[in-house]
Amino acid sequence: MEMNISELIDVLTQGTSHAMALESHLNHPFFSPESCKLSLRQLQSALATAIGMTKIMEQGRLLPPLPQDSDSPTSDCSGRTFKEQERRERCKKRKALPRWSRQMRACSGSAMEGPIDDGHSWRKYGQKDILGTKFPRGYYRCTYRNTHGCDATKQVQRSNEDPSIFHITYRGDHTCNHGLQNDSLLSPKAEQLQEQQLLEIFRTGLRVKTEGLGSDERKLEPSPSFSFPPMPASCINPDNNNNVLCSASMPENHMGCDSEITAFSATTSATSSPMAGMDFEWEQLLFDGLIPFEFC
DNA sequence: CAGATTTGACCTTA
DNA sequence: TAAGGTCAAATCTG
Repeated sequence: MEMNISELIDVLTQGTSHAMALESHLNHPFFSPESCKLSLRQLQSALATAIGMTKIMEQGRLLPPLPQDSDSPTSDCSGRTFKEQERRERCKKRKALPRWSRQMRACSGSAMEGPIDDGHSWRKYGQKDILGTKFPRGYYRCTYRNTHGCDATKQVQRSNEDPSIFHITYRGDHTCNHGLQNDSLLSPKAEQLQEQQLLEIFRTGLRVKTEGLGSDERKLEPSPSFSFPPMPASCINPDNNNNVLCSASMPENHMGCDSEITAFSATTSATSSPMAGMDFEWEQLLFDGLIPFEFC
C-alpha cells in the first residue's frame, strides 16, 4: 500500500479539527449530545486511521525486500538460506511487537467451546502443552497475515482454576482492515492515546455543577452528552452481561508502565444506555481522581 | 477443492 | 538443555 507523510498529516489535521469541534460543542451551553458523539467518533476514527497508517509505514521501513522466490534454497554469502534469514527476521520482529493480555470468560452457551468472538478472524497455527497448565495453549494468527501482511497473533490459555476463563495474550495490532469497526481490539497504547485526548478535553473544558446534589458524590452522573472510548467486545457483549470478566495487563512493562486494569464485572455498572459499560470508566476516572473537578 | 485445523518436528531463547 | 513458539505436511470440513 502506497502511503506518505502528507496523507498522514491530512488525517491528523482532520483529527485536530474534530477535536476542536468537540471542544466547542462541549463549551457551548446548548450543544447537542449527538453532535458531540459524532465529533468524538470522527476523532476516534481519524486517530485509528493515523495509527494504522503509521504502522504500515513503519513496517515498510523495517522490512527488507523479500527475495523473488523465498522457497528457493539459495544461500547468501554467509551460507544461510533466505528462508532461514526470513525466519530470523520474523523472530526479531515478533519480539519487538507490543504484547498485552486479557481475560475472557466463555459465553454461557458455549462454556467449553472457547472464548467469545473478539471480532477478528484468527487462524490456528499451533497448540502446545505448557508446563504447569491443565489445558494446552493455542496459537493463533490473523487470517489475513499472508494477504495483508497483518502480524497480529494471539495465544489462548484456558485457566487452571476456572476452565471457563481464558487468558488471551495478543501480540501486535491488526494492520488489516477486517476487524471491528469499533476499534475494540486496539492495543492498550492506542486505547490510551484516545483516553489521553479525552482527558485533556475534560481537563480544559469540564465544569461540573453540584448545586442541590448534597454531599454524596457518588450520585454524580456524567452529562449525557459525553461518550467514551469503546470497550472491548467482551465487555459489551449484549448477549451475556453476566459473563463479562475483563481485564487487561501489560506483562512486559508495555508502554513503560506496569499498571494492570483490574478485572471487573459490567453487571454492576450496566445501564440502559447504548454505551453501557462506559459509565464504569466514568466512575473510575471520577473516583481515581484522574479528572480534576471544579465544584462550583 | 480451498481454506482451516491438527500435530510432530524443528527452532529460539533463557 | 528444557520449555515455549512456529512451521508445514497431513488431515479435516464445508
